[in-house]
Amino acid sequence: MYTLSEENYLKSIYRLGQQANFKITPTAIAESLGNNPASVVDMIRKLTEKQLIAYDKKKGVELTPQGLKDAVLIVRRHRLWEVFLLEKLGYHWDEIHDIAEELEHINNATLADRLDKFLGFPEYDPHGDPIPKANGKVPKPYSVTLTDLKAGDDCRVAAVRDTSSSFLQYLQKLDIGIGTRIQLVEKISFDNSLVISISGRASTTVSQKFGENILVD
Amino acid sequence: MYTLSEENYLKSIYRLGQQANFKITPTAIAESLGNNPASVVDMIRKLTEKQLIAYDKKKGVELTPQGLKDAVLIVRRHRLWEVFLLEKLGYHWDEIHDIAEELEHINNATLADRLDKFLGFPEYDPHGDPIPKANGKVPKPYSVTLTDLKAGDDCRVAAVRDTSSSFLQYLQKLDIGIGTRIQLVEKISFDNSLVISISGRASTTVSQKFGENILVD
DNA sequence: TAAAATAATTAGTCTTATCTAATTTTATGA
DNA sequence: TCATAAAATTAGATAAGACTAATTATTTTA
Repeated sequence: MYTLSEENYLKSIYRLGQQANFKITPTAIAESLGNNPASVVDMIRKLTEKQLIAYDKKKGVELTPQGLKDAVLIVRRHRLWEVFLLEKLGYHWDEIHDIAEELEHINNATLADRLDKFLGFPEYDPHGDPIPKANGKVPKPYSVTLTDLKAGDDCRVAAVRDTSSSFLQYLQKLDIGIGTRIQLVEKISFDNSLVISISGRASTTVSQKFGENILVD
Repeated sequence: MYTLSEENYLKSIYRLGQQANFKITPTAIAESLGNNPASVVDMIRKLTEKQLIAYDKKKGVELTPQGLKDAVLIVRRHRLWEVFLLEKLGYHWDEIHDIAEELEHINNATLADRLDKFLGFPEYDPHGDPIPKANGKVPKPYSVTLTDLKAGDDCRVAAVRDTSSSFLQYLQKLDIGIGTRIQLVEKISFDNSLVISISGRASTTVSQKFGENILVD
């Protein structure tokens, strides 16, 4: 249906569009894909011709209804495969993204739906991101972070914002995963550091930046 | 590691090499991949430079030890995914090949081995072809066909030779799958047709060509 | 064995997706 | 508002992998 490149652009544009009030410029797309703005301009032309996106210098790039539909399906496949890799094949959090990045492009009429069923129709992927449903509906993403809590509050880790290897490995070191219980012991007002207790164990201190990247229930 | 195209050539050369006493010519490769001999000549040059194949006008194309190793790994991935698609996702026999054709190219260091373990280290794929082991060893392929049996003999379907959609769909219609018990009731000497009883049911007659494509235990 | 058929190869073209370098447009800030 | 910086765009190049058409080798077969 689409080339690998086209799919990657669609997905990238979709992802950038998730950030509220963010103007999707050629440069932004180039950065997110790690390539040259000149290449992006070419692809913007191509995807515009195919009516998958609309580009307005003022408003930036936007997905058309068709482009959105297709992008959501790619994201659906990506996230379902992530669940599979983690739950069924025993991969770690920080290993699954790159593999899913390849698996997501396999487009068989019923593959995603069968995989979905096989996995028990999960609502969120291992990074806590919502998995779009077969009909294109996207479950509500988590929005409360550790930094939004008050001292004494208890929560459960639902997802992470940052999905870089370094962050995920840090989480692993702290023994934090999806579902881990965390209590906010204290907020240090000086630099907004957070003193937390992970799974009821002795307190640890983490940075504000860390807290902003942990989404909780 | 390799491009999609390179992998497809390696696999195709490996497959052609499975047929005993078969000279692997540019034309044969072109036919098996459905493309132009001129393109094949280009790729032969490229793969020869990379020392994955050796080409001699007299002997045709041969895989080098390295080329063989890589080809076997691709075949391993292909067949493991076929098992997954059939057993875990509930696809039919005749649907899995094309999807596995895409999945086989995903090359993560431990993916095939994890999948292998997840599937319980199967020895044969749903078409009955042996699944190469992680160390590159290939289990012995089945070799006895329905036509090799004598009237009265009982057997179990182990694999099929032909994997075309039309044949697989015919099998489906006859309710024959891997493991199905078949009894050879009679051999018609006139045209070598076979009268068989499938899973103990009333007899059916099938052609010699059909029988030659059913491998049995 | 010579002619005809088939196969292999070369030469040149095309498409996709990328790049660099140069230019034009837009935004920013003194 | 005008100079400078940043962003967007154009032009032209490149690489991979495919193609067609033309040519050269090799087989067949009469």
